[in-house]
Amino acid sequence: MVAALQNAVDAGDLSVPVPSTVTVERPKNRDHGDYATNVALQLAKAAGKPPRAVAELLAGRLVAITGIKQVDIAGPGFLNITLDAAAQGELARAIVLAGDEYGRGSALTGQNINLEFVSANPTGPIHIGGVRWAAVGDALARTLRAAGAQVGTEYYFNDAGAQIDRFARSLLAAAKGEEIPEDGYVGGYIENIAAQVVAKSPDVLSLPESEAREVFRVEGIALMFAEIKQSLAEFGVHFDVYFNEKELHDKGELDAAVARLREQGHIFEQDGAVWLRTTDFGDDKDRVVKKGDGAWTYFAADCAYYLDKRSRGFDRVVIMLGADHHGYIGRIKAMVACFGDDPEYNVEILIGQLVNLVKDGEPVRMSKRAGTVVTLEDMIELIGVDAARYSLARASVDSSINLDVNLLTKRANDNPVFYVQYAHARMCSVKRNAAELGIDKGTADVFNPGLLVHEKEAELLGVLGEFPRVVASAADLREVHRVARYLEDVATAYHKFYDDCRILPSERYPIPAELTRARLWLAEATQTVVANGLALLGVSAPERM
RNA sequence: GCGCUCGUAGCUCAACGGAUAGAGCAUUUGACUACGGAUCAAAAGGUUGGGGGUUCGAAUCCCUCCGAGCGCGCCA
Repeated sequence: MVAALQNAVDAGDLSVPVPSTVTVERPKNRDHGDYATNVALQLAKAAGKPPRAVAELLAGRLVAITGIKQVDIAGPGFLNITLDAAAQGELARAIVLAGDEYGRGSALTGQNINLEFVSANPTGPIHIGGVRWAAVGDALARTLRAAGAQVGTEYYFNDAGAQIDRFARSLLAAAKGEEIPEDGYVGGYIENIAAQVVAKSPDVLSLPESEAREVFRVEGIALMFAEIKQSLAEFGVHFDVYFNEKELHDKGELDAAVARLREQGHIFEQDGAVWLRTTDFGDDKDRVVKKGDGAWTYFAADCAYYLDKRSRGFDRVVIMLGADHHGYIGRIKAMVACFGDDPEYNVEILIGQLVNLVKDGEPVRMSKRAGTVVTLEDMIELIGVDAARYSLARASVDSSINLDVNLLTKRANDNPVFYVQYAHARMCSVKRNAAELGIDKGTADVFNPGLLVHEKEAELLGVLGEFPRVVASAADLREVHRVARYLEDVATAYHKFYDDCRILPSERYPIPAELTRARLWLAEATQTVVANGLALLGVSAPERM
């Protein structure tokens, strides 16, 4: 497309700057060809010609390209391109031969991205908000890698401070059979962990209060973290690094970070505290990094942590946070700018809206401190890993989602994940049946792409061809739900094809052997795309269901 | 009060500024010895919260009002 445009300019037909990329998309309406572009509309003004005149110039050059059957001009000046069948059918061969590699690309090659998500402190099980990030963050990591980026995933936590103290006191109270403190944590897991600590150290309750609390703190954190990691593993989520805030303090990185900020001229002292002048870069107010009593703030650790990531070679730091943390965007961007980095490039903060659980039409209140929390383990038990991951990954994180407990538990079949997985299982089934009949798709050189001329075959091929672009844009926009939505389109196109185009011959439906082979290639190409796409989401592609 | 995010079919959610706003579920009607019907075909369902503006073209960008959620500590 760009080449055709360049030719037109070179030949003097058009005088416009040639854009580096031209948007070509698959039109929603099949009457608009296999591919369409609005380039003529966009260049019309610069060219000083009516859009349709620009379109005519380009159309003439496009039809000359091999594989393009027809070019139409529609509406205000859209170019609708139709490919010939053999050119489209070739795609099936290319996909099958590429296998696992199909869809992978180099859009983000050269970028070294640090992706931080979940980052829940070990004071309780991962609750549903964290589950959303586990599903989306892990899928995003896979998708970024597929687009060529180098990615390090990271879970940040701290195991000191007031939150953890409350946790330890709650455990102690539970072990003693006393009432949980007013501001403590309640829930079955507290009882459970307290009992485990007592079982491990039977004499803990006879220790002085402060010593006992320390035992519960240390042992409790260890048990809680083991539980968290266990559920994440069951969920198929792996982190390259679990980063403890303590490490920053131990290595003196907070001092180093503040010294660096001071060099940059953004540190000042006031009212006995040390501040970072984040208002220089658009934050609402300046931020304290060291309190009047000499203690560091959490924000100071954030600064040090950012610098630590950068020093480990990551040029893009992506942090995924819940909607209740959106207030941090301003100060983090400003902090990055204070370091002299580019807040538009070096840091990126993704905000995920809430996940609401609805049961019997009533919202289920979620809180780590309530006994009725829905945790990662609950989700796995109730609806399974695949359905949970898929239903969380298929929605944009920009929109809050309502998951109906009754629907997910009783009506699991309604979930689109089954629709996609079923398509995959169906293809596997056809392959099994083919094998029983002694039929094979044959080698690549006997595949005849020109036979795939049915409307549903053309549609399916067109959708399959989109996959690499879907992966690239999902990675670039950090929107993995595009992958899920795309897979639903693939499944639909496959089911329609399956319905209209019989693959295997039977007594009632004789099919020429060559056509059977061609369709087996197409089915296998589809299976490859579905399997590769589900893998990006961390969802299984079952051979039977 | 200030700020952030959002408002799309009855419900749950889509739609790089593009053509007639799309899927699934629910509802209605067909395909039923079927390469697994967990599917397909069709119908119905919308003034994209309201109102202005920007342009060839707006659910999308800008302004304003209404409504929802969440933030505005020398807490973590």
